[in-house]
Amino acid sequence: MNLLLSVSRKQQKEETRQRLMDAAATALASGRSFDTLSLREVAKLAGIAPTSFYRHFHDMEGLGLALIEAQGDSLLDLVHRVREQTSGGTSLIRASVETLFDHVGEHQGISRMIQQERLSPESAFRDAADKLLATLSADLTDFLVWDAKERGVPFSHPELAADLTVGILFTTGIAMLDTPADQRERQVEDTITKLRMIMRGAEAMAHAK
Amino acid sequence: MNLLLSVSRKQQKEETRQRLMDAAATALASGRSFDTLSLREVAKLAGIAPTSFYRHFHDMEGLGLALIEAQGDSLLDLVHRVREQTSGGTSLIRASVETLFDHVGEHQGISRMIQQERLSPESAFRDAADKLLATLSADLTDFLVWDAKERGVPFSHPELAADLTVGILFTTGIAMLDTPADQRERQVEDTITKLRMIMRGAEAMAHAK
DNA sequence: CAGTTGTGCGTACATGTGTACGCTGAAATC
DNA sequence: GATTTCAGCGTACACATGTACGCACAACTG
Repeated sequence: MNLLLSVSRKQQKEETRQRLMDAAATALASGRSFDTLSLREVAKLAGIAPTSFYRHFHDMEGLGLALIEAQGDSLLDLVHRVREQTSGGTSLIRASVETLFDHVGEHQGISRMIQQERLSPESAFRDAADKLLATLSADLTDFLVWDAKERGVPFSHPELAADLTVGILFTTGIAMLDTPADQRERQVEDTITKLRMIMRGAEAMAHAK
Repeated sequence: MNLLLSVSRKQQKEETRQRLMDAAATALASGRSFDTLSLREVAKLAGIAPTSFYRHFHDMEGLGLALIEAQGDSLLDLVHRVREQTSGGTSLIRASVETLFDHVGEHQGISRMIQQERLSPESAFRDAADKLLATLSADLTDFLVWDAKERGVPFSHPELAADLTVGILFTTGIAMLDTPADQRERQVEDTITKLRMIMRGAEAMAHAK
């Protein structure tokens, strides 16, 4: 088996698979909800015959799960990069808000889908979306604990504060996509204030038990 | 025009209209998202012919808007009733959480729909849902301001605190619908802690500007 | 009581859906 | 070079969908 040459076919397949995912993402970005996307429609957008879809995914559900998973990877990366390139205390909040809002803007469709599916009843999508956000939240919890210790400040219920933060960031990030530009700055500032409020609260609760 | 006798026909029509709305609500409650509901399906559930649907709504969108509006009315009522029958300070948080969670539980379908539509791009649904939550939030803002003055406690950014509160209540209320019973109590307590955290933060921010 | 109004129905049609089946042709393997 | 593998296609079918059209027949009106 020649690995170098065998690439070509697998590569081609990978490309079509990616085209399917891109097609779905595009449709989602234009405001459609995932479960109104039809297999035929996505296939047409990707430039393949409807029946060829099955060579890549067993289902539309399969496609959806692939989308969520891909988004998860890209998100964890992003979050870590923000942490590294930002130093001390409060400016981190601002940096996180702005970076995450950008990211949501560039992946409107999938971001929206993930948030919407999180509200759906028990389903594979719901589970995948929950898991994604839980990962981010756990990651942020660790950071909050570390940061509080670093600054010598007591901090109560870091998991809950992290949970709130992640939820707010995504929800408002998505809501902001259709906000007229002249109101955005205000909305960003409000979001930052909200996050500060939470952090302050967590510290206050630690002081006076 | 005889008002007394003319009731019968209007009444009948009102009943069918209500049956349509109930049918949609039932379908939504079983986990379907609104835009996967078909006109035919809803009509069948309501026990009328597909074409008769048009006698009551111009569209599925019309039905959806009616659902959201109806929910808005019932919600404002509920919130006010909670306030009246609850006295002083902290217990109000607990009462609000529990009552609203109950309400969401009894109106799963529409509650879910409203939250999901709030994330959709500009549309009639989105607008209606936003407006509903904004009303609740404004109402809660007034109360927070009044309550803070009452207790002689300074309170920073009450609108933002109200916004956070409303968002959290609905989001977790819906997420909790599919939570196994043995984890619910925990989740309720967590939600209460989150809300306390926010209130504490708002107070802390007012103290040290 | 004659006339109007309007809810509800059945039929019909064009269009979109998921997917089973079998073929093709080029890439991969031996 | 002969053989196998497999991504992609076209055809076909049994549905579901929105909605136009016109009729029925009870409730309402004057």
